[in-house]
Amino acid sequence: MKIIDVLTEYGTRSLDRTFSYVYFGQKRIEPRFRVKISFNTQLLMGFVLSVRETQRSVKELEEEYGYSFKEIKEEDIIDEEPLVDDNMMELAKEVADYYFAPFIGVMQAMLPISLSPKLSSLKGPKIAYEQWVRLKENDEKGLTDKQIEMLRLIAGYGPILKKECGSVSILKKLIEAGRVEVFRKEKARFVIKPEEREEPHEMSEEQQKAYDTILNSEKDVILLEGVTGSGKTEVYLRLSENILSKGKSVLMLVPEINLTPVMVEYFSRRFGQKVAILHSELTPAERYDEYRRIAKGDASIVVGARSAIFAPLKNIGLIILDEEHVESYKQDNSPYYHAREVAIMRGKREGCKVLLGSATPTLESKARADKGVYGYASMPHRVNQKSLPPTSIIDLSDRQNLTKESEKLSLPLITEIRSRLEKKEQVLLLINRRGYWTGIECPKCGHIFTCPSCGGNLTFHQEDRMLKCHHCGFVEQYPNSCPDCGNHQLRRIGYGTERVVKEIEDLFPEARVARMDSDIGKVSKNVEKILREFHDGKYDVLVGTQMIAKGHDFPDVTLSAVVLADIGLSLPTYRAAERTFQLIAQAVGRSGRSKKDGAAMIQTYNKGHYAIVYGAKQDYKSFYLKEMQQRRMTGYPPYFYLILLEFSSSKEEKAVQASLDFKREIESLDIESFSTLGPITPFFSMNNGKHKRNLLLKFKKREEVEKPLRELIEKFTKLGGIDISVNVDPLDY
DNA sequence: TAGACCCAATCC
DNA sequence: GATTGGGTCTAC
Repeated sequence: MKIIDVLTEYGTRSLDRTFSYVYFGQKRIEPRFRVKISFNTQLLMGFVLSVRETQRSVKELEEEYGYSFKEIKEEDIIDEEPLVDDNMMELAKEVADYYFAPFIGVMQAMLPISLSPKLSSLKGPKIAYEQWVRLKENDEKGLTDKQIEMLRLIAGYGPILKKECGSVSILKKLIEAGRVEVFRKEKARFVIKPEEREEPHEMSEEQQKAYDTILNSEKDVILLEGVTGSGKTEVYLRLSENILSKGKSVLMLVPEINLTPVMVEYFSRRFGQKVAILHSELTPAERYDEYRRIAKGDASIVVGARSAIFAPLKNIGLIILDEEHVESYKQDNSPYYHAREVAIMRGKREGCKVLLGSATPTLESKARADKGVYGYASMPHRVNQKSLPPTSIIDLSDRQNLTKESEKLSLPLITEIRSRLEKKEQVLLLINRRGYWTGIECPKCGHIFTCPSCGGNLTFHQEDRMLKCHHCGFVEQYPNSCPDCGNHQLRRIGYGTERVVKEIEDLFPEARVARMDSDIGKVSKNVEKILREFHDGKYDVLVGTQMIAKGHDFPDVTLSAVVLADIGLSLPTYRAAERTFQLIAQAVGRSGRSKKDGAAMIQTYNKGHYAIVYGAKQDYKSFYLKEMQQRRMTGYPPYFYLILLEFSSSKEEKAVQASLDFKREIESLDIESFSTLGPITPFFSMNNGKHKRNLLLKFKKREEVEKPLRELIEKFTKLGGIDISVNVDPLDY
């Protein structure tokens, strides 16, 4: 008899421990298998952590342990092979520890849904098989002409699909005659279109130098700082080549694949079928197939978004994170992992280097490179030797810059757009907000249209005349009048992409305008289509959110502008300045990439803000120094670590009380350089019936916080009626 | 006195 | 995370 210790599929703190079952069967059962378990009164998926052989009877065991054992039957065993290998198991453990997350939750985040340890995985796609026919004996003696025809077909083309053979009865005869046989083969649902193979480009001196520095570095993690257009991709490709030639594999992470199809294209052109792709746009079946292909060792390069850091790739020689500063690398629900940190953990386990690439590195990474914790390579020049375009800052608070023509677009910007359009060049306008008006209120009674489910502001979308909540997805019809007082004259505040498009259409009726934001991006084909059409010159102006600022190369764009740079600055997060700087830097980097000279413009009400001043100058170094100073003064990363605790309860008093008690208790421990901020009532203070309070922990020494924090979380969770969610290294606040 | 509602305990 | 069972409240 065996004792089976399992975790349940529930990723909650109180259940982050094993439960034991007994097993009498013969069928193989091992750690890391999924098994169906009866848990309390329900049927759940369990994940086996250990299997213990015992000579004793159930009765003896129950007496010793003081609880009864339920049985796992042979038919409850789901897997025939462990879901993950030892390495991945330990990585999951490390991630769970670092992020204070339940282990099973990490496991579920690592695996595609059909392999995830939860009951619903059984409804996910299975391995798809196809019937193939192959030659057994190439002997035409005694066969009819029809049969010979088929035999020759099979002999000539090697194994072919059964359904392509033709007549089923003839095939049957051939099988009976022992000439051919049928076999099953896993069907791949996802096929990367065979791109034209492309040979490596000559590297510039600068690229070569960066390449050598990275390969020869003794550090485990290396930061590659390269301005937009400096040719980081070619360096990635060359490094990958080098790693592959040593018989190792490469894990390449990109922010979001649908925004960076270019990177995928480059890799599949250079490396063909060795490339596997993992991203959110794949169907569950496709994702599963790619996952299996990687696990079987059929791919030696994986290109993928955040969760691809858990790809079952073996023998990794290099992990690359392109655009390491992009915030989508951080998962925004539990477990709140950051792919960069996981990459570093995994790199250490695999004994391989981790390369972080960016034009505007996060302060965290840059600071570590400065201190010599990370290696460092830089590419400060564009490949085409063109300098970055001249950039002007336009002060929106100066009324002289605004005319009756437009309230959103300044006179200098309009003039510049006009001149670009006359020259048949393209214009890129960035506004980091979707929708038409970003707020509606009643001037008579002061009613503000807010989201009933989360309290956020509702944005008006002209396209479908709906009010939408950008936080939780709530949608309602635009009412035309105030629900409180019936007033019809509603005041519209703020504006987004849709409104800017309208403005351009009014000012330049002859211009062809396209819009690109995540409303349009909901249909992923649209993204690719619009970007391609813009690239091919089917539009003159592209208005969009940050989505359009990443990674694309539009050779005919000679003017790029940030319509309102202040949006990011007003966000309540310590990263506001950094985000604004990045946005501006990206915008400027989009302009004048080919032969024609480009220009960039930044419209703002804060013309003196350092993020805007340095952003316009593309002066990363100065921005970095200034922002580091700010962070040190205000006590934020990279000088301090942050952990955000969210207390939620159906009872508001409980959430308040727990957060206050927690603050008092953890502060009473007198940990060195430790402070708490809060409890704060978050902006979205209620979500599906739960009241929330946040507590931010700031500290310098992780080692000293870890243990007491863990104990306190456990203690408070046991109290009941309260749920604590832990976000380590949050990007907001 | 049945039914509604709430809360804490339990899960092997 | 979901269910349960016991306690208290409530309406007739």
